[in-house]
Amino acid sequence: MSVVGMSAAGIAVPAAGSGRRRAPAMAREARRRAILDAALAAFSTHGFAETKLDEVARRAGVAKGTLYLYFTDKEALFRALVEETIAAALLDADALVAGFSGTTGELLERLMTLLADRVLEGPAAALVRLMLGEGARFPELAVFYHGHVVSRGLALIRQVAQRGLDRGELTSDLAVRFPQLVVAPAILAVVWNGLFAAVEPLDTRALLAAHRELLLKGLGWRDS
Amino acid sequence: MSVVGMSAAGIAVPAAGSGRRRAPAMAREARRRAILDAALAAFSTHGFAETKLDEVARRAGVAKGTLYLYFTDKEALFRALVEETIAAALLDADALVAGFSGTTGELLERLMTLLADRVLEGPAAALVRLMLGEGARFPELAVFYHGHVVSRGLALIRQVAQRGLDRGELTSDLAVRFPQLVVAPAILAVVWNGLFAAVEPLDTRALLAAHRELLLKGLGWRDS
Amino acid sequence: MSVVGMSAAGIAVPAAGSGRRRAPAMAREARRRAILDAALAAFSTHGFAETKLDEVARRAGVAKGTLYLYFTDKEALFRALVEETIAAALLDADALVAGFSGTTGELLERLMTLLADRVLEGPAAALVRLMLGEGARFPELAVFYHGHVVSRGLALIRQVAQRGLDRGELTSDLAVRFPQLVVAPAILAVVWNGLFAAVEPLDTRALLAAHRELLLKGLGWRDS
Amino acid sequence: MSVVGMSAAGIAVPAAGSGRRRAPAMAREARRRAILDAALAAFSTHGFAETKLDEVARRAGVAKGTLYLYFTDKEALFRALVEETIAAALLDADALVAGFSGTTGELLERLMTLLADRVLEGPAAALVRLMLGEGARFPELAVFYHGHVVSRGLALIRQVAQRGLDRGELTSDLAVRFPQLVVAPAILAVVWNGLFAAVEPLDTRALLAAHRELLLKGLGWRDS
DNA sequence: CATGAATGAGAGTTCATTCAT
DNA sequence: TATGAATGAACTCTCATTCAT
Repeated sequence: MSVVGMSAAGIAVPAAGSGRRRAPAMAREARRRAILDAALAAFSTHGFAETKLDEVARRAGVAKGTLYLYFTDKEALFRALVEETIAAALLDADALVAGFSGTTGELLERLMTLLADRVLEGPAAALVRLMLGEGARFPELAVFYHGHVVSRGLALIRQVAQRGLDRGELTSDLAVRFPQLVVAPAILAVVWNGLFAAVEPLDTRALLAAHRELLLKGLGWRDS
Repeated sequence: MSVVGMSAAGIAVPAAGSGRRRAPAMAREARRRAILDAALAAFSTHGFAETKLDEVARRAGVAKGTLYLYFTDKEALFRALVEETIAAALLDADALVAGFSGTTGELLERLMTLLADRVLEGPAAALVRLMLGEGARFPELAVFYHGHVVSRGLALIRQVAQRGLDRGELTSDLAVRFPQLVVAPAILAVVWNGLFAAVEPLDTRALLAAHRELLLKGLGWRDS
Repeated sequence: MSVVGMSAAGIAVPAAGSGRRRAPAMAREARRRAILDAALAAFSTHGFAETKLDEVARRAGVAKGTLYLYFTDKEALFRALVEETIAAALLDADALVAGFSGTTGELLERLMTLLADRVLEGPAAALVRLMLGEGARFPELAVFYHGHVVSRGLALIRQVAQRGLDRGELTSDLAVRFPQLVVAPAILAVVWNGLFAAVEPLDTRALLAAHRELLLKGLGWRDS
Repeated sequence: MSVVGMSAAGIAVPAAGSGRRRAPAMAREARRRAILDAALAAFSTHGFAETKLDEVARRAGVAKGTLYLYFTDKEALFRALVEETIAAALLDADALVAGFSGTTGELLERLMTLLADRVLEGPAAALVRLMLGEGARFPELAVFYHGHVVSRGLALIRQVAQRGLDRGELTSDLAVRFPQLVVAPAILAVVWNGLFAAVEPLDTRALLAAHRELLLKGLGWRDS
């Protein structure tokens, strides 16, 4: 499965015979994707510093030098990986919130499911973990991540919480003031499964369900 | 300030000029501590792989070779750092819970303050962050950490939650079943401040206060 | 300006549209020349080892792979450059000496002017400098250079010196025995301008004029 | 034979027991010298770019990493080589001129012998050749070389020439105006032997003797 | 015990050369 | 024939580890 391009967004296929003999145009993108996939696997297994580009190249099925045709250097590869992979992650959540008409309790459940499906499992989880682990050493990346993922995610939560207040479904504004509290268990779950999966696996969905229950009650839910 | 030895145990200073040149038995321990302190500073700044032993030695005020008189290799130093530093962290919490006689709500507040003071700030936070970042690459260390810190911490929470249930102060057993929910915001705070302190600092104490409010309400608190 | 083909030989331009797509037989030669020109520029700027074939290709306006259709490898390109470019340099000098009827002093002046115009300035100087710098690493090339340029040049000088003796214009046979003494300042000038042009430029022509004066006097010139 | 420290200048030996246990102090210098010697051999054989540090290390009898304890990088090694080796070269010439009391013709002969002995043969010749070959790619080095060697050398020549004029031994001031003419044959000899030693060796001393003869006559020598 | 110079395996990166299109 | 993406050998430089002093 490819990491990038999760949304079925049609990538503009270059018009046939556009240039001189530009046939590979698509192969180029596929190869780039293969490299990013390989990089994700390698980086999330070994971390940035311990990942050898030899391994990335091998996994991607290309020669080591080929990496440099697509990315300036190891760091650029890492950055591209984080930036391009994470981008699409929040789109569906945005869409979900925008078009939702049920109760805020239901909306919360749907969002948590989305979160669990799309972020807490699969390659995205590895990326989040990577970000958590290496972020301190890549300040710009942390800034990017904050701007493109974190702040947008928190804004979304605030929006949902405000919706609940507006509709009289919630009575506490805690989630508006501290949206982090809503995602905290998800972060914990990612971290937990990154560290202790082998020792004591955590049932992420059960945890999130319990969290939702706690949250609704804590926020003064009433089935208006 | 020394990282280890948080308990104020007075370390016997060896009588000056004990032997000919035999470094006083205890100087060994002091030096070991200096190395661990230096290692904590270095590792939490740069991560495991990017930390040069040259820097650790310099910070500790010893020669590079000396490190090897105290630790087998870089990894052993890292392991010792995590293991020895974290040990004392939970002792006070244990003591607090054992000897507490107030309401569970108050106990919870005291525990959170303790958490904030001792784990979310200062060197321990760096260690937790280090564990989060590098843990995946040190499975044994994760096992150790789980056994000595995580499971003990969660047991403590379960104990407090059960106490609340037993005393009729809480009506929900969610915290008994998912004690992780109680610490999740603390984890989030550590991670946040590790990544985004410069972009958007998080008021950890306010967050934890809000969390406590949410938690008590969510767990069906009543001032019996 | 093309480096090679200093003689104004008109090269027959092939009739347009000779075949189907067969690049006109002469376009090949033009392209080869373009590559050699590009190579001269690159090699004399960066030296052999530091010259990237990428740059040569770009300067020549061809693809990198195309270079290999014209030259076996980088070294062959370098060799061809030296060999083909230097060839024509001595022809005019030969002609000048052969057809000269004035005094040997005048001949010497004409030769020096020729030398200054054709060797000490322009692309040829770059080539000579290249030969001086890289020659030690290309022994065969040094042999070639010696055979085709150096020994012929020295022979020419000997011939002129002998002419002066025969005509009674000179009394010393030093220049016959050590013709190198005659060109030494030219070599120095090339080297000097290659190294110190920016620090302390050398007036090549003034130097050569002084050298001629010294030389004539030193060789016992008399205006027979 | 060691390249550096040609003059018997006593290198300050560190006072015994100066520091804590600083024994190697001298070994350090010896090792540095070994590396410089190895570097000279390697660089003058293969040129800068083609010289592998592996070879330098092997020749010097040290590990590759050791090179970096003495020199920042390859370029620094090259620079140090040129700068330190060339330094002492002109000292004796200075001394010779300062303390000479014979005729200028004799002085010239002595200087040429000195030149032949010290610069045109042995390791210094390799260095000069190296400078000629690589100088264009190391502009700062060329500036250094000009300032420390070339301009001082030319000044010395001017001084000798002026001495000749003052004493009435010479009548032409050509050598004062163009001191380069005096050394040109030496440069030529270095170049020649670097390129054509195998094809047609040049008798440097005979060449210089002839040059001296030419020079004296050309400069209007008279045995005042 | 302590030192820090020395070691050398290993990694990222470059670039001459190849070859499918 | 021309292309230029792909290759991978080879290089410089780093740094954990060792060991003579």
